Amino acid sequence: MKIATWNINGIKARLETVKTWLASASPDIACFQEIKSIDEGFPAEIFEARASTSPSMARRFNGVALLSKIPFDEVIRGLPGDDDDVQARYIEGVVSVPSGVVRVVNIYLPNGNPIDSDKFPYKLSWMERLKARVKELLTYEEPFVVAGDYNVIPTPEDVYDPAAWVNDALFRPETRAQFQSLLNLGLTDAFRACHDEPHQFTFWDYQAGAWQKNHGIRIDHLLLSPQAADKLVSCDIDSEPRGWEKPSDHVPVVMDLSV
DNA sequence: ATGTCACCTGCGAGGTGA
Repeated sequence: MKIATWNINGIKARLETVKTWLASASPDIACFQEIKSIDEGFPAEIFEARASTSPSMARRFNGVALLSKIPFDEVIRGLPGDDDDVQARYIEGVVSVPSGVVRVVNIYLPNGNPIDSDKFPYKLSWMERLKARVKELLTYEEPFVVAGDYNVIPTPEDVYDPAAWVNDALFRPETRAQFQSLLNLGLTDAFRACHDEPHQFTFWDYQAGAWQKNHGIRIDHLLLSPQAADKLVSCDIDSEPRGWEKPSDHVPVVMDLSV
């Protein structure tokens, strides 16, 4: 079963690109972030079945869509832990597979910049809430994946020039420590379980010729529960769409699970 | 590099977010 994550940076601007990619990559489940659309505005017909978020504020900003060829047994919208948080950044679905169930969590973790604004503590507290949810899910002892745009550069090997990012919310020690403590719960970084080469990127800024210079960062991740990690076959970054016309600044990451 | 892109309001260009 192929599960993909991709920050598409706007479904309206990216519709043709996304359809082209879906036709060739053909994932069973797709996690999209920054759809910048409410449910009604999302073109469901691009996938066989769908569920998409979300609460308010998704119209202009944020927004995550969870799409599946397998019908969902259950869909949960919104990250628990703060009833005042109306940003559309979290959706979770459960599907039945021959070996049992697979739960897919699709996240768009807050960017957090600038670090001297209230956006940075919001990011860190969001990560704390995510950790609490993951702890809860781990007690189910089932295969699950937390996929999405984490806005976290895990290590210096995941950025073209660490020195240029020291004061960025994506690379701050507080951010990386939170990510590490998430992994320490027992999750596996699917890409790193399959590849150990440095400088494998999922995002290149639109500015300053970042793509042409390969000035990228790795911030889109698929983290696996132990039961899912046991079923991991492969995980790869598909950097090709970054070179297409009208690209997103992120590229898809696709993993294969034997279910 | 103050470097680019997308979406909103609302009809033109500026604000916001990344």
